Amino acid sequence: MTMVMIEKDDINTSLREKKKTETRNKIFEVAGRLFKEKGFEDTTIDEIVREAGIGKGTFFNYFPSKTALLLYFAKKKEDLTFSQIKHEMTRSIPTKEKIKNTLVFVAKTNEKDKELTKMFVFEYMRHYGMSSGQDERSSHRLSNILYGLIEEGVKKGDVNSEIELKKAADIITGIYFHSLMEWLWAKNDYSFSDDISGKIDLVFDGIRGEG
Amino acid sequence: MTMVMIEKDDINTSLREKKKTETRNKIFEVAGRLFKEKGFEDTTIDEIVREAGIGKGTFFNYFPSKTALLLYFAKKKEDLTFSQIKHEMTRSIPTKEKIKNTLVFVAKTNEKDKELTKMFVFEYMRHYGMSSGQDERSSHRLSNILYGLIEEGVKKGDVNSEIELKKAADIITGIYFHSLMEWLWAKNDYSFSDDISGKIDLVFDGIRGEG
DNA sequence: CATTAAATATGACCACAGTCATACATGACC
DNA sequence: GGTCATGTATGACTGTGGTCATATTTAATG
Repeated sequence: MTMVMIEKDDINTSLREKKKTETRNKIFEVAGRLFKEKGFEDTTIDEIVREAGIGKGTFFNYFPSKTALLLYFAKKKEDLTFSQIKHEMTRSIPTKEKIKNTLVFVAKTNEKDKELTKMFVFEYMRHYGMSSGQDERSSHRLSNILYGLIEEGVKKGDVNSEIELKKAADIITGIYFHSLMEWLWAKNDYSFSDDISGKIDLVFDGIRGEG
Repeated sequence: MTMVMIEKDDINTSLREKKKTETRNKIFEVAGRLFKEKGFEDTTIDEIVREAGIGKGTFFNYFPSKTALLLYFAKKKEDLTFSQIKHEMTRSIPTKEKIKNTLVFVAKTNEKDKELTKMFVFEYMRHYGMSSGQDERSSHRLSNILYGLIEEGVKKGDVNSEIELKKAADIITGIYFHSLMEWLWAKNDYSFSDDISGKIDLVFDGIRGEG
């Protein structure tokens, strides 16, 4: 996946709009390249604006902060991932498998570029809590999808109808993100998707013993 | 709970050691007060050293970064919490209740000072991933405690002996931290300890339906 | 084309975390 | 007490993210 995504190649726009789009794309292009080359922390805004041929103040006309720029990249990637998930949802398989497939798919997306994911997750965490609450958190997006799957599972009968749907979706979401972070910063390497897969089994069957 | 904790009131120390302890305590005293008064972000190091009557460089002889200072406060509080938990562990009650009690206790500790917890968790997250890996993550501490409880539960027979202990402990830890973050930054207020309690029930019984 | 208002661009500037060469204080040894 | 090695203190300095008053560009109006 490339981090650079050119957008809005509008035809019917004023000179102003055209220049704005051009500048915006130039920032994406340069920042995307530099982030990939040297990482987020080691890329300075001064560098970005120098290579993009714009003034420093201009950068902040387009993005409120350096972090916001990275989060924009992250959101684009996330949008792509979630849109791909939608397809999977229509297949007729047991709920557990559906949930597993969904999470394994997202996990594999992350596994494809561990460093990039680390960068995104790290900056996402930094940003977390500062946000004015208006931008949807990706944990909520995942939780909502899971909610839908579990709800469907209750109707089909392969999910216990006694449970609170929101709690269940929340639990799985929590397991997912915690596992992701453990995997990202683990000393030894292992398969994140396998790990998450095993955990879904566990949470479906429960921990309780027979005794 | 006060954020200031004076320590090492050694008797048999050299003048050097005495001065060091004095300076260290002065930093704790001033920083603790300022963090409480105006929050972590809005307290500058210049302010701390000015009020503490030391040079700026001196601060960095004692703490490698501003964040390290806050994490030190956090660790102290965490140590206290975990040491209190140890007592609970010896009581003879079902494993599920033991786990529930443990998490509810930690949750209640957090509930007592939401703003302080938010500050700690937020800076902890910022720091996460940067850490050279040598400082034990509090998620690992919790996970280890849960591991012990689950292991004991298997022996007693009230935990399914088929499960992987580490996975189970990990799952509960993940649920805990995700729930904590959701609670900390939720728009509406609710009981975090009740929330976590209900989730433990769910994860013990499993999500699966009868069908 | 001239005038004007609004959008956009800009870089000097600021605040703040963190560094480092230098100065100073302490205590060990004579 | 005098000398010296080593531990500690210091603040001028640096790097970087972000701001803001001002300049420039665009386009609407007559």
